[in-house]
Formats: sequence, structure tokens, C-alpha cells
Amino acid sequence: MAFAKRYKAKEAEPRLQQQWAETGIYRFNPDSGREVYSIDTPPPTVSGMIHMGHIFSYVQAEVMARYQRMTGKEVFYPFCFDDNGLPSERFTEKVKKVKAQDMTRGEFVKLCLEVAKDAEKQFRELWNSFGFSCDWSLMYTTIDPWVQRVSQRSFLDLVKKDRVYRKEAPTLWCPECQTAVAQAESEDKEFPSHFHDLEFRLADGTGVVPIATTRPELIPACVAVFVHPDDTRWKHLVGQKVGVPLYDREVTILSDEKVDMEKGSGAVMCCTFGDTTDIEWWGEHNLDLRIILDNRGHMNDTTGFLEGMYWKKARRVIVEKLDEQGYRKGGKDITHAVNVHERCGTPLEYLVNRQWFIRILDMKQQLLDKGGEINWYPAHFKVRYDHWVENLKWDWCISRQRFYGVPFPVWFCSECGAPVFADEENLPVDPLVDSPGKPCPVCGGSEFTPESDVMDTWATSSLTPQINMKWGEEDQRNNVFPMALRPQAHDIIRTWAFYTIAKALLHEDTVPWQDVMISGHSLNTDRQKMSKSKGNVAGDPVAALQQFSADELRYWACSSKLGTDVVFSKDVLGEGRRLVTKLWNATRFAEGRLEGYDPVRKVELHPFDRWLLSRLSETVQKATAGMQQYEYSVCMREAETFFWKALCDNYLEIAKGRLYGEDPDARAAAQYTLYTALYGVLRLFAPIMVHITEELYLEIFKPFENHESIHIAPWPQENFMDAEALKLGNRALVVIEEARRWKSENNLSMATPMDSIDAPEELKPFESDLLSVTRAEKISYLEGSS
RNA sequence: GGGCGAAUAACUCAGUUGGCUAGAGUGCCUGCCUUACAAGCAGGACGUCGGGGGUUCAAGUCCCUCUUCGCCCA
Repeated sequence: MAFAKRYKAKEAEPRLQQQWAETGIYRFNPDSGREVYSIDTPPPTVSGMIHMGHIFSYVQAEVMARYQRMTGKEVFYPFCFDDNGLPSERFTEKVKKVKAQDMTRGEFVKLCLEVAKDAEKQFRELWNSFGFSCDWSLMYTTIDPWVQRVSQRSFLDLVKKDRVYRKEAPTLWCPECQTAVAQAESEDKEFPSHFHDLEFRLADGTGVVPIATTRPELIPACVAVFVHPDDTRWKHLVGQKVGVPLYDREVTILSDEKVDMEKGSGAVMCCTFGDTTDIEWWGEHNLDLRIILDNRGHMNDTTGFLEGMYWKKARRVIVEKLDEQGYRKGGKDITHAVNVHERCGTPLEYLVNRQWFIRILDMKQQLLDKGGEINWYPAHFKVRYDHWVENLKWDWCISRQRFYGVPFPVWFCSECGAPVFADEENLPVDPLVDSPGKPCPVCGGSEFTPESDVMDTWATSSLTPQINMKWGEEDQRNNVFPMALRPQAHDIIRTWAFYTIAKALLHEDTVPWQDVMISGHSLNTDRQKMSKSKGNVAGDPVAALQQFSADELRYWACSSKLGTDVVFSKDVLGEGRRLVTKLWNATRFAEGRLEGYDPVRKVELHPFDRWLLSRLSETVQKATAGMQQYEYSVCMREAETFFWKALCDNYLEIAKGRLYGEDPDARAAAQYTLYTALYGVLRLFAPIMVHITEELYLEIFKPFENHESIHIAPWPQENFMDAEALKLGNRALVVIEEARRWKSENNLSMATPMDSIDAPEELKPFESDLLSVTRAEKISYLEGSS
């Protein structure tokens, strides 16, 4: 079969993808008897924001799936979507131009499912066009009924283990989304603000205490004033009463070491609640609770003249009033960091609400131990996990006052208020629709109020290992858990990795996976984190696929060390293109020269053959060691160096004489070597350059190897090593190099004949190949070894 | 303010437990149509390894410090 002059990726890639889908070579077979390598694929959030950063990290994980498959493991590689929770709600609201509040929960959920379905279809097509080898028959979404069942089962299991509690607690709250949010969902954003200098007057009329604050609207929630115990300016006032400006109340001056003496006047008001310090003081000093904000961030009826105002307006109004009555003594403009909701950017408040929590604060040590049992690649990312666990301040709040999510399987007895939990055999349940089907276990009551909160999406996505094993389902998969690998990016170590480790600890008292591989981000050329909103090709995978082939983009994604952020570079993509072309051309050449190749013929290898095969083994050894550490770039670099320099630039030129020559033994030896080296290196490239290697395999190697695809061919072994030939071969290359330099310096073609070349005597066994590659008439041997 | 990481050629990146003259590809320069490939080949030039200090026979590598950038947190 004749090779085309050029490789057409645009034609070949979809054709091969189609072929893989039809032959099902990536299908998981639980009964194969092979060792299972299970991958806890990250379910991407269905929110319309897919960019090259996703491709970047998913390719890196996908490469490992392919490597493991070639080493003979039974690879469990599902694909999945995280399609519920706040991001999906917001996406649906945007796409459908609706507000969830304006319709019933049922109607809204229906819309969400519709939107998700469309987005998932696009996702799936995109994934296929990058040549991903996941098994689509293992697909799940986090809103699938059976996944909801697993999620509710997890909740009930934690109830049984006494790990769940519901209590009123100061909780981070988003007034815009009107829901509690987890610590992990908040981030800091710089805002311009104003530092107001206020004056609190001592109750006995003997003086004033200056207090600086950025949040004067919280004055009605003031429950104490704190000073530092060592602060000589104020410590004599500890225990005295001060009047709360504008409100006819008095609070006590207390001392606490958490006060920052350098900030403002050194005296600070404590309000319920402005920040986490307020919450700590409130608890430690047994202070009053004054709730002044409602769920939408408006002032309530305890605030008098501020009632009904949004906090921003309340701030303006109260400042005016403070000025009027002489309580404000100036201030200054500042910029400070405000805790905002990462999904919408709205400043968060601390509100007191009834929320469901999972108790984890008492398990820090176990969480650290489990983190230590996991292999982190690269290793330094484990520290981020450790520090996150060490600094946990709250139990895990899992309830959200939203619409589209996995419901809590809970009702409350209308008689006695006791929570009534669903029976496991009825899962999944939606308490808004279903009833418990049993009387209240406490009082026997038969009227119930459903729990209308839904679980945060992390409560479900933290169960991906259990979902993959179909935990508690009739068709539970017992050989995929704990999973072999969790691939993910470094920005969600504190969330996804952490929560998943916590759930496996709570449910199974084990690690969820043996290995974690942490990817970096892809960056724009200005080294900014890339996002599709910037609208450049670097951010948009669909646009990128128009310009570059999947293999080229995969090459780029694998071009640097695991865990580092990488610039989307046209140069690197160009290198990928060069490599694809070179692979094509070299194999095209090989096809011609391998005519009549007989794989069972015994051959007498020449020294340069032994050199190349030893170099191949060296390469395989290094590439494999890299892959074992999830360093795909090492594999690629080694393969590339071997292929380009050893095989193409040198061996092919050296062996041409024999490959075109008349001596059948010499030719057969070169054919064997060429075949072995090319097939070997092609397999090293296969996990990364998935299309070109398959195309070439099918053309040249499949007739001899009988594997349906290179992607289920065995990973190459280091099975040939001749240290002497390796050493001498490298010296012989120096001789060739000298000849080439001489020709180059004299502006001569490499085909120019030479009278004679010099070589050390020990290279005599290389004579015929040396003469052939240098076009020399003879070799003058020098005494001794050089 | 704290944690983690990064800073190496014009660009994108390697550089292992400290150990030869610090590497690769791109780009640049000079040649070469050589029976796979000019989308190629051969050869060449290009470095204050972010700055400063220290340890050592020896530092891109280890320690301290400063600067800039990124991510995460307070």
C-alpha cells in the first residue's frame, strides 16, 4: 500500500476516532482478570466555560490512561459531568434568560436538565475530537437518579455515624444567591472603602473611645468593644460601659489579645457578625446575638431608622446621621480585601441560619494521615492539602438554599419538629414530592414539612470514587475502589481533593485513591490564566482545533513537567506539527525499505544495529520511569530525542547502504533493527500522539503484530543492551560528525565522496557502515582508543 | 500578612543525590536538492542561570535575604 506524500490530520483524526468508537478498544471489561487501573475523572462543571485549560489537564490524565492500558492493565476510565448546583443554575438562567425564583422548582429543574443535555453533547463531541479514550458507557452525571441515590445514601450513612448535625450557626451567606456558601467557595477581592473614625462615648460621661470601622452600618449589631490587654492607652477602661452611637444601648469594653493595636485607634467594635473574629469573640465571651440583616442583605426591624435598606444604602444613611450627631470625626479612603462569593463576586455576610453540617473539625489528624497515605504527584502539592486541613475553622456546611441539586432525604415532623430520615430502600427521594412513608419515630406524628434545602454540589462530587464503584447499588463494582488515580488541577485541592478524602475517611476509613496527579494551568502569552472570555484562540478549544490538529494540541499539553503552568505557545504547537510530519516521513521511508521483511528470520546484527537497539532500551527505560511518576513530558522528550537524532538523523543514514544494498543478510539485520526501533518508539509516542501513531501502526506494523490498535499493543520493554556497542557506536558517531563538519565547512553536499577518513582502530567493526554513511573510499585507523 | 511554586539563550522549556566547557527545540547566521522528509539536512553564533550574601575543593542545584510574577489562604 502506497503512502501518501503528506499526512492529512484533518481527514485521519475523525476517521480513527470513529474506528475506535466502533471497535470499543477502550471499553472497561471487569472480567478480564487483569489488574484494574481506575481513574477518578473530574466531572467538569456544565456551565458553558470550557477552555484550553480543561484540555490541558484532561489530556495529561488521558495520556496516563493510555500508558496504563498499554502496560496491560484493565483501565477504568469513565467520563462524567457535574451538572447541578449553583454554577449550573446560573448557566441555565443565563442561557434561558430566566430567574429560578420566578417558577416552580420542578419547572426550573426541567430547564436545567435541558440546558445540561445540550452542553454535554458539545462536551462529548469535543472530547472525542481530542481522541480521548474514556469509556462512554461508564458515563454519569451528578444529577442522575442513581447518583442522587448514592449521594443521599452518603448523607444517611453520616447521620447513622453521628457525623451530621443541623444547627443555627453563623454561616457565610451570599445575599445575591441567597444561600449559605462554604469556606471554600469564598475568595478575596479588593474594594475601595472608607475607614470611618467614630467616637463612642463612655457611659459615665468621663470621656470617649475612638473606634475606626469600615462598616458603620453594623453599629446596631454592636455587642461589645474590644481593646488589647497590653494597650496602655485603653486598658484602664476595660470593664466600663460605652454607649452605642445612635442607639440607646450600652455595651461593655472587654480585652482580648486578638485586637490589633496598630490598626485604627486600637479599640474595635464587635458586631454580630462582621468577620470571623466577631464570631470567635461572640462565642468565647458569651456575647449577645443581634441579628440586623435579612437573607437579602437588607436591614431588619431591629435597626430602627435603617429598616428595609440594603446595607449599602444603610451605610450612607448612618454615616450622615453620625455626622449630624457628631459621632464621626473623619476618616480616610482605603482599599481592602473583602470576602466575596466566588460565583458571583458579591460580598459575603455572616448570617445565622439553620444549616446542615458534617462534623470534620475533630478529624484533622485522620485527614492528615490519609493525605499522607496518598502519593502526590508532584509531591510538593501535598503541603497545600496539609495546610488547608490544619487551618480548617468550620465544620463542613453542606446545605444550600437553592433549587437545583440533590435534595436532603429529610422531613420534619409537624408535631414535634424531629427530623425524619428517608429509608434507604426508597432512595432517591425528593421530600417536596415524596413522603416518608412512615410515622414520626419520635412522636408518631403523620404530618411532615419537607426539607427544602438542597445539598451543595461538593457534597455529591466528593463522592466520585463511590459513584464510580456504584456504592451500595445492586451492580456495585468491587474492583475499582479505592481508585488508582485522581487527576485534577491545583486550584481545587482544598475543595475537591479535600472533600473526597474526607468522604472516603468517613465512609470507608480508607483513602479514595492511591495516587493524585495535579495539573497546572494553561496561560496566555502574557502569562495570565487563560479564560474563554478573553476570546482568543488560546482560550477556545474549538477554535484551536480549526488551526491545529488534536495531536499537535496534545503535544503542547504534554510539553512540560506535571503541575507547572504552561504558556499556550504557537512555537510548541509548531514543534508538534514538525514531529507529526517527521513520523510520517520516516515511516513512509521505512515502509519501502521493509519490503520483504521477515520477522522470523534469524539475523546477524551489525554493531550499529546493536548500538541503536541499546539506545532504544535506554530510551524505553527513561520514558517508562517518567511515566511511572506521571511525567509524560519525560517520556515524550526521550522518545523525541531517540527518534529524531538516533533513528532519523543517524541510523537511517547509516543503514541506507544496507537497506538499499544487495547483501540479503546485511539488509535483513538493518530491516530487523529499523522495524524494532520504529515500532518501539512509535509506541512510546502513542499515548500522546494518538492519531498519527495509530495511522502508522495500522499501515506498517499491524500485519506483523496482530493487535487491533497500537493503543492496546504492549508497552515497549528494555530487552536489548550491549554496553560495548553503545559506547563504540557513540564514538563512531563522532567520526561521522567530523566528516559532516568537514563537508559543511567546505560548502559541500553530504553526498560528496571522500578519499579517506580517520577513525580509532576499535571502530573497525563499524567499517562498512562508516564508509557508506560518509561516502569515504577508505578508513585510516589510528592507534589505540581515542 | 502567611503557605506553595516560578524566574535559566530573543521565545518556549529541560537540567536527577551539588561534580566535566549549563542543554534542547524554535528563531537567527552560513551552507547543502543527500535514492523518507527543503514542513528537510549539516554546521555556527547567542547565557551576569532574577539581584545580593553565605556554606563548599566545587553551587543553576544547598542556606539566608531582597525583587518580580502566579496560585491558594488570612
